[in-house]
Amino acid sequence: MLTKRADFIRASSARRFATPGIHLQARKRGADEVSGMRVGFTCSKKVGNAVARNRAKRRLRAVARAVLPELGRDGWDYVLVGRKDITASLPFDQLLADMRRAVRKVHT
RNA sequence: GCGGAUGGCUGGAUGGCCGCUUGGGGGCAACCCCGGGAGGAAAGUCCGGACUCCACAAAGCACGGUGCCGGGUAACGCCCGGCGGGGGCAACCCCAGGGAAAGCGCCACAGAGAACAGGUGGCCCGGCACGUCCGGGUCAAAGUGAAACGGUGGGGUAAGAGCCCACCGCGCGAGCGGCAACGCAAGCGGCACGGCAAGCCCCACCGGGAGCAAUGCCAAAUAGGGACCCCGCGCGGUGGUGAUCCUUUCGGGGAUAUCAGCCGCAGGUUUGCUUGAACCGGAGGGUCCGGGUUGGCAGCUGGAGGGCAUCUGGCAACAGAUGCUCCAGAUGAAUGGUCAUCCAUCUGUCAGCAAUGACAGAGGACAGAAUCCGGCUUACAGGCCAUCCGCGCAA
Repeated sequence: MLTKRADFIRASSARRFATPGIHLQARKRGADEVSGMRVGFTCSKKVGNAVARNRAKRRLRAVARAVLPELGRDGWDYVLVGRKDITASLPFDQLLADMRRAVRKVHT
């Protein structure tokens, strides 16, 4: 789990890919940093009020849990960014498809 | 049945699969088992408290708040009951509701005139320079305005006028009722005293400041910086507290060392000297500022506790007693993700006179705890209950 603001900023300035439901930002960490896969979630106030932000974040968490164990790579940071209305309302299957597409795209 | 008024409740349900967090238990460990896990507003952060730290003799001033009366409460700007005023046929609702003879200020526009006097017009009397005149008395009609010299009728008069009278209004009000706000009111007064205090103000009462990012403990790491003060430091004097010793006529006197205070003198360098000025000495202590880190644990959920039931006191708010129950503790922040069925809701099509039924689709009010309570305010799809009022119908 990512917790430091600096990690988020570094990830956002690295590789990124946008789909209707998800913005994905990712970064391959340097060899001197900690190992393992890390993931973080961002839902700014643009997404909506507290209820809308929490719901978007929880769906992003569910998507990450479903996709990253099969497609994610060791030594990478992934940041999932929620979008207004769409992240909370898109059918779950499409959200999963978006995530898979985004992860593959970001690795190449 | 229709239309209202008031108070309260609810805020989708069930199941499958995959997860999160917390308490307890087990296990060397991976992990496993059992239990708990958002709201009525968790919201706005507007009041009041608990709690923590800082400050503090008291009082006064200043500043801020509150503002009919009584009660409730830990407290409140909250709640309950009452009073007064206003609205409604009514149930009921609304009120920033102390003081305007303490003082200052304001009262726009309109209007002759806005607070105390003045005079647009009318009426009457007098004057002669007979006029669109002057002086005096007087009305409060028209018109303006949120507000205009009490109203109506009669008497009276030069014309008039509370000048006088009746009724109404207004003011004062003995007395009576009420804990009080206030109410009732004999009688008196010919009427004087306009409004605004959410303009200043006066009066009464209340109020230290900051907040859980409070505060305490532990660990790590950077810097080792700046400013001010003390000390470094001795000698002399002064006067004082206590200690020890000696002495005493018991009041006291003397000696010794020590300690805090005050006063004076006292170091070095620079310029030939003096005065003077400037500068310097460094191991330590204190205060403040700056820089860095912003981790872990405690605070942290048991509290004026909540909920349910019964009883007692009270019109009520509420208080008391007994029994049962325990009800979130996250920290990039858990309390969920997804699928299916049902439940209401809406839309479309079809069938039917209609109630309604079938199929398809949409979509589930406001909204997410962050130290904890009591309130207020604001948001809220739909549904349900109770009491009351008006109208209609029936008996």
